[in-house]
Amino acid sequence: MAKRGYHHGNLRQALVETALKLIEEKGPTGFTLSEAAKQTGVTPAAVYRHFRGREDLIAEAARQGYTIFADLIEYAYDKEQPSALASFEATGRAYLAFARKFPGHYVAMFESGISHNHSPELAAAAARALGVLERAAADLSAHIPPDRRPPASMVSAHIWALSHGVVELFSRGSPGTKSPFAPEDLLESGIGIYLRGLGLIKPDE
Amino acid sequence: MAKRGYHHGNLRQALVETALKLIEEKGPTGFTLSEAAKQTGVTPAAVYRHFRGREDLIAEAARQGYTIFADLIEYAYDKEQPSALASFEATGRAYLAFARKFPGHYVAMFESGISHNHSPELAAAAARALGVLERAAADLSAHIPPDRRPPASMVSAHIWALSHGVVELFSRGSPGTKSPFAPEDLLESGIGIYLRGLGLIKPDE
DNA sequence: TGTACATCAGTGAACGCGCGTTCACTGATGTAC
DNA sequence: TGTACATCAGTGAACGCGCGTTCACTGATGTAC
Repeated sequence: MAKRGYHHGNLRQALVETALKLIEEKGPTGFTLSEAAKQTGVTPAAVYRHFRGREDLIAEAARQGYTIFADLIEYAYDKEQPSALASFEATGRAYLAFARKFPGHYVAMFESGISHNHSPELAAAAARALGVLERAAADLSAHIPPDRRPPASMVSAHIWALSHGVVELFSRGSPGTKSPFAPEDLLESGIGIYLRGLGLIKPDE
Repeated sequence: MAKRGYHHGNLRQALVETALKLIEEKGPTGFTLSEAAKQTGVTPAAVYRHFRGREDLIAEAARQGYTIFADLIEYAYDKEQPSALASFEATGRAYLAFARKFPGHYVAMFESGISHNHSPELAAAAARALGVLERAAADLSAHIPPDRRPPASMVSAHIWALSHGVVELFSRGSPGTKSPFAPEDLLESGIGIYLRGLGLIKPDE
């Protein structure tokens, strides 16, 4: 119990965490400033000591999400170095692991409608995360003969889109979409086929 | 001007169309029953003559979306028969074309949080659309040697996820995500690489 | 063709609600002497 | 160590707003005779 400082101790972070919990439970729409304040045990007005308003609170949640996300995929990437292929695959797995483990952050980042340009801090955190993805793709592309090598940013866009699609359609219980496959298997097999298509995995497994 | 019938003529459909316009402009959150009614030139209470409430109106918009969607991809699929490969690729292109041409429907279907089980009609329309995707994938799978053939439903899930991811991340102006590639090119190149990975396109283009 | 009646799409007023935000304030905490 | 003061995190009441939904109604349309 870090109840030092002024009255609450660390209301700012407590609010972010309540917001994440609410976003996770009810989606970005279901989240309200008032309820976040109430569940943190504080008056709605207290929020304004720490955030400019509702949007600002969501943006901070998203920023923290991008930071965790970047750390995770960077770690996954580094751990498998110097193999470009293993690093790339680990990055994909880390993407899904993040979405599963930090659903509130994920929604705040991608479904809350918040713009990356809400604040310089958010933009920077997002840019760092995307930078890791692009680096992994660039490493990988270097192993493809230049004449049949797609741009690295295209490869990273493909994988990002595939990952995001798997999360949105099959990972969250979203609309009513069921698949007989676990999201992890779906993503892994999809990336496998894709890498084979790039000529980075031999045709015979 | 089909102003026959009672007072308005066809208020039910007019409300659906206003709702779609609002959803397209402001997202599923920005849409309100009251504003849809007002913009249709009618009292909010009038909506309840035709829909059980707000959710029911969105569900009808989604249902119409799935119907259009199914028609479009079915047509694209049929047109390229009997080539399984061409049919499959046309289906992917039709997916993106639908998302671009009917953004309101797309959002109502995939981002409104509406469940496919809201009504039997919605469930049926959605099932038909997904059926076309699965059929295209099954046709295609038949051309792969059985011992290295992934399940058709997995192939269709991959393509659906990739398509959805491209739409969400790169097609709508969403968070701040920019890509140097047009969504169409991104999807087409992604599917191309994927099909090559399945051994359905020769390695040398 | 004309009249009396039934139907029912849309009205208008009202409701209770929770929202985001503001404001002057209070009182616990930290600090200077 | 003790006291006087400054700071500022959080309070509590209030605001205006638009929401979704309800209700008894009205009056245009369709229909039976």
